[in-house]
Amino acid sequence: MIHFDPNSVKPIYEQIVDQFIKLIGNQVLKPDEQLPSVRELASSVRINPNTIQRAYKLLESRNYIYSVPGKGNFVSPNQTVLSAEISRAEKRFKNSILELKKLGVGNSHIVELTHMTLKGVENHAKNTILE
Amino acid sequence: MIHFDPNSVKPIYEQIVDQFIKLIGNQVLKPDEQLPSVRELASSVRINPNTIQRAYKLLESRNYIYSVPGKGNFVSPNQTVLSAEISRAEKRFKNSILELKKLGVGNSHIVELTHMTLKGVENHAKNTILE
DNA sequence: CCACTGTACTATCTTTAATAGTACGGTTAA
DNA sequence: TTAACCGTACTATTAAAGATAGTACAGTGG
Repeated sequence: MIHFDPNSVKPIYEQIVDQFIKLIGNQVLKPDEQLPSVRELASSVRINPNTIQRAYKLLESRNYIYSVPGKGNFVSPNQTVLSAEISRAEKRFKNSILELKKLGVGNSHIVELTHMTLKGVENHAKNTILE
Repeated sequence: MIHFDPNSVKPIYEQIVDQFIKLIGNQVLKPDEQLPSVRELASSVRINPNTIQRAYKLLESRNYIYSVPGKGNFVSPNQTVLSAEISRAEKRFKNSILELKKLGVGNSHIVELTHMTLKGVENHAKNTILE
């Protein structure tokens, strides 16, 4: 189920995180389903439990899973996962707008740029500096 | 003119980069003006020339300055600096839109979010500037 | 109580980042 | 051409951060 490449440039715990994110995203792991325990998964892939724990901790901090001490780790409700991702993405989006404004890019250009990007238009070779 | 704190968490070359960005942004250093040479600045702040070179290299990669081997480092033309910054910001902006789309956020919501954010900026400005 | 669960803390090892030292190549003017 | 500037490339050393492991402690439920 879970595997990793010890020779990868990517740290093991990240490889594990990536796989769980996919499994959760594809609903292979369903909301409130229990994940393998830290030790169980650790021994099945022959790695230190702490590395698994680190992966789980990261997944929890991103709201993919929630943990109940003494019981186990569980997949978060669907809405939780999505809304957490979206709110992070929205925050980045807002920040990028503020950045543009700070650089003197006019509102109309920002709106235009938004529409172009949504349409998938790549060529926007217009004057970006003047409003 | 240039200074740094060796005990800062921020690496020295970054501290130097930050200062030059400000000086260039404020037009204290004007387009095509020559920067102190790597060795000159290094000895004046008592640091290794290579650290200064690294700062200059970074400034060059971001188009704040351009270098002419054998001659020196010079402030880039104004438009170059601005447009480079803007194009980087635009790229981040576009990526953040694509991220939102990937998460299933609808176009109309993205447009709305854009307007809200732009509005928020204006409101803030109006509150701080007496009108 | 026992066998599970997660968690916190520290230690070690590896990798990366930051800085320094040295040597090389271009430019300019005498 | 030579001397005194300039940037640049390369390698070595040191400092900091990151990844993993080992061990011990705490909650849960039969």
